Order: sequence, then C-alpha cells, then structure tokens
Amino acid sequence: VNATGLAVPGAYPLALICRRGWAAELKAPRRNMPNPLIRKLERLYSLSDEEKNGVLEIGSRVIEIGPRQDIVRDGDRPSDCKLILEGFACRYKLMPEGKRQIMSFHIGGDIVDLHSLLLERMDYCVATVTRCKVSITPHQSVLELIENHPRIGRALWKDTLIDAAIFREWMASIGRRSAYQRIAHLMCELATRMDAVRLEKGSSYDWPITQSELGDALGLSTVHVNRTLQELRADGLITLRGSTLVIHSRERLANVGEFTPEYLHLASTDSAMVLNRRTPAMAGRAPPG
Amino acid sequence: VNATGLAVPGAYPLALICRRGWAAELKAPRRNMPNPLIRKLERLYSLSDEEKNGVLEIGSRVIEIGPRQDIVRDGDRPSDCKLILEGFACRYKLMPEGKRQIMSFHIGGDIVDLHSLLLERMDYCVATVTRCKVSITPHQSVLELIENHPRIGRALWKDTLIDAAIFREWMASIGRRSAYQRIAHLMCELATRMDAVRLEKGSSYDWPITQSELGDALGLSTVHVNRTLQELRADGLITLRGSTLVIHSRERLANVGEFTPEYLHLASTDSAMVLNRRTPAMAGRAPPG
DNA sequence: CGCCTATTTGATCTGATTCAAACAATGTGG
DNA sequence: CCACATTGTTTGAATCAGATCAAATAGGCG
Repeated sequence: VNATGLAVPGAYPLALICRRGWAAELKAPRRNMPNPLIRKLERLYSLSDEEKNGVLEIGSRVIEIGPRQDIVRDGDRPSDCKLILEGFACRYKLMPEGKRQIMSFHIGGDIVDLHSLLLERMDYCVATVTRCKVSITPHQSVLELIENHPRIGRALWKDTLIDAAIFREWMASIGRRSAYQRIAHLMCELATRMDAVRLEKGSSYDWPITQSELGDALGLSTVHVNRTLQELRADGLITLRGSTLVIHSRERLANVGEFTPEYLHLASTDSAMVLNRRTPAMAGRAPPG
Repeated sequence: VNATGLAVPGAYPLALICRRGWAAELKAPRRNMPNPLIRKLERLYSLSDEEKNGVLEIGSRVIEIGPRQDIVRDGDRPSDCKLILEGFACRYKLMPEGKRQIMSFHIGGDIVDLHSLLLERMDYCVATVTRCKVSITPHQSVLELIENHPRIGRALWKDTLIDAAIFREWMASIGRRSAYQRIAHLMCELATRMDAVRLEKGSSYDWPITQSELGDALGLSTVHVNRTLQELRADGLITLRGSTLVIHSRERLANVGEFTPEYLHLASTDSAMVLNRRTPAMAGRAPPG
C-alpha cells in the first residue's frame, strides 16, 4: 500500500524500517571514513570547509533495509531524500499486466529519489536488491542546505543530470543493442561505477542481480538472459557464479557492449581526477563507422 | 564536424546558423506574447516581477535552422543553452554501425541542452526535425541569472528532472511495450505536451516525424513502424496523412499505449501549480506534501 | 518533368518470447 | 543435520514479434 492508499500489484513489500540511530553514524563515522554525502558531493564539485560543515550539520538518520524491499513507491510523496550507503538498490516501474522495467541500479553513494525534492509525486519505485544501509535526510534540511550553500545545490543538480545521462545510455542499449551487447554494456557500466567508488580498478565484482532482474533492466526475458550469459561465459568474457562477477578482459567486454564511460561524467573522464588514464583526444568521439 | 574537429559519421549536417537579430525578438515580442523563457519557467514555478525582469535582461539571440540539421553534437562543449521557440527538434545518439537512438522530441518551450550548463561535454546530439526558431543564451548569462535569482535555478533544475522522468517512461516503453503500444504511447505523450503549450486540448496535431525517425525513437525498424501504423489506422485510432496526426479517441489511444500523464509533471497534474496560489513566504520552499 | 525522399508491400529469416519442467542453491525450522 | 520450502538457474520445444532485404509506389518540390 502506498501513499495514495492503493496497493501496487507486483511491487516488492514495503520496507519495514528498523531505525538504527539518529545521525550517529554520519557524524561519527568509523574508520576515519568521511561523511558519505560529502564524498558524493566532492566527486561533483570540491567543497569548501564551510560547505562541508553545512553538510555535517544536517540531521540525517541511518536505517537498514532487507533485500527486495520497496523503499519508495510510485505515487508516493516523500518528505525526505534517500542516499544509499551500502548495498545494491534499483529504480523501477511496474506496468499493467505485471511487466516491470528497471531503470537503474544503485550502489553506495547514490541518491535514489532526489527527484522528489522538487517534484512531489514519485513516478517510479525504489527497491533494495541486497540488504542496504540507507541515509535519510528530510527535504527541509536539504533545501535549507542548498539555500545557504548554492554550490551544493549545483552539485545535486549535476548529480541528477548525470542520472539522466545514464538513462539516455540505457535507452540506447535497450533500443538499439542486441541482448549480448546489452548485458556486456551493463556489466561495464556497473564495474566502472563500482571502481569509482572504491577508487581502484578491479576485475572482480559483487553482482547480486538475478537473471530476472537483469532481464527487467534490459528489456529481455529471463530465459534469454540465461542463454546469453552462457554465451558470454563461453566466449571467455566473464565468469559469473554465485553473486560474483569476474570480468576477464574489460577492454573486450567494453568493445562487445560498445561501452565508453563518457556518459557517466566521472571526474576522471570529464576533466581532472583520481582514477586511471584516458586519452583526451578520443573523448566523446562517435566511433568510426 | 564537431568540437573535437572530427566528423561524426551518419550525423545530420551541422546547422549553418543564420543570425536573425540580437535579443530583439525576445525583448519586443509580437502580438503581446510573453518572453518564451518566462513562459517556460512559469510553468515550473511562478516568478516574481523582479525575477521576470532578470530573465528579460538576458542577452539571448534568435536564430533559424533548417530541417534535419544538427544543432549540437556529441562531444561538443557548448558555451550556451538552446531553447526551441518554434518547430520540432530531437535528441539522439549515434552508435557504431550507424544505428541511431532518438531519446526525445522537443517542441516550442523546451530547452534541449541544459545538460551542458553543468556538464561540459555533450553525450548526445541535438538536431532539428522541422525548420526551427531557436533562442541561444550564453551559459554565462544563465549562470548569473540563477546566481541572482535562485528560484530560477530551481525551476531549471526541475525542468531537467522532468526531462529525466520522460526518459524513464521511454525506457519502460522501449523495454516492455509492444510496437503497437509504443507508437500509441508516444503519440499520447506528444499530443499532451503540445496541448500544454497551446493551452487547449485538441485532436489534430502537427506530426513532422518520419517513420524512420519514429523507429529510431522507439527501437523499431522503419518497416515495422509502417505496418504498425497501418494497424493503428485500421483500428480507427488515428489518421496520419502528410504531416498531420488526428487522434480519434484520446482515451482509447491512451489505453492502448498505457499512457498516463503523471510522469510529465505538468502543472495541472502535479498539485502545486503555478498560476494559482503561491505566497511570497513560500519562496524557495518545496511545495506542501 | 524528373529528382529525391518517404511510404508501402512482399518474402524470408531470426532473435527473442513463451510455456513447461527439471535442476541447483540457499535458507528455515524442527 | 536433515527434510522441506523457496528462490534462482538451466534446458527443451514451439512460436512469434519484429528485423532484414529488396523492390515497387507515392509525394513533394525545384
């Protein structure tokens, strides 16, 4: 049952929120980890100390939510924003006849319903994929924060623009790439985004996404996802067992999936930043026909 | 040839821009028409006189661009924003092997590359569909404007959020609806948006989109679009001849395409509206839940 | 009129869906 | 620790929506 009082058929159960504490985690983080919102924002714009203090003063609370639970529902009118701290989540829409389209996957550092800050009514659902730790911040606090620190507002706006860029790339995938390419592309995207969070490039990744979720994300049937995954394995591109994905050659997989990271607008690809290389000369070029 | 100096194979020719005048059109509009940017913004938030004056002082220029010409290219780093005043435009991506995915269609009042205001590098192209009148405003001016009038920044942010909502709905269409439904859905969307601009609901619409463009927008082949259009005609849902679309029953077409207008977040569907209500005290605050 | 672009038609092929059932893994409670 | 339930993966067979290829029409326009 959502805010409108109507059941959403086929939706995941709504999360029973178990409160963990008020801001405690955020204000006194363990292991010298900076506040996750600050880390997120700093990947968009570097912040002044004053701005960072502004963020720290925000009253967020942290909750934990089990796997496959709805955090927000289509039609809801949330009064706070949710930031994923740990775990996997996704945004999706349910359509008549129970069809589902997953619109994006989210990992630590992603804000999943910033949409609701300016547009009151949700037009999609957000659900966890794995158990998640989620930080919840009242709209009121966010609005005050960006009122006092316009650059933070700018950073959040930028974040939603990157969101949109990812949607566009998915549209291209779903509309114009084969099943084989779509899966390869998605794997590259998520691997790249996970690399950006952990600040190093790996080849082994946490992959809690089921084949039916993959299908719903890529506009394919579960059966066909299964067979296509087998092809990818047979071609030596990946190993996927349990919930671990190993990418044997990132370059080959990217080639197959036509993946180029520009649309993610990671600092490293945009201009100056952390991660690895990238030849500026090649950036943004349409691949030669 | 784009900003990187490289040809984009398969792209439309880059617009040869014919300058029409500096701001003239915008400052002294004919027929008592308000400034189009103001009209656009007012559909998102109502503006104070001071804010309106701020908009009026902006130095925009108006240009005309012929049909099927690129306005901005993937990889470009524009230094201004483009607002469509008249005509049809679209955003698209080109992929290897010449495949194209159209991501959105645009009509008068739409800003097509607000993306570039905060993210320097374009990750998509913008092209005209028909001859267009386009207003061009330097980033610099827009940035100054929103610095002085934060609510205008908020309105623009909101606009990009609606953009993203439309992308999401398209993803759902392409990923999970049949060809028949996709076409019906797109027709409903555009009809609804055109109604919003002209402020009345009609049944006859300008439809300059070719079948091959339709296919590229919906992830279908031209041939299949053709046959599906014939089905829609045979079922008495539409008449499409020349560049005029007549929708015989909006309700039936919406049913077929599973179209509901909420995701467009038009003022009338979202409760917090523009023309009515709004007290100065509320300025900058989120609309009441 | 002739050129170019858009639409239409026909025939054929295939990537992907659907339905159904078996199998594997993981967890749960007794 | 096992029996059982649940959820996810795999397999096979039949079918279909939509793609592809190729060629014929129909419009629009200089």
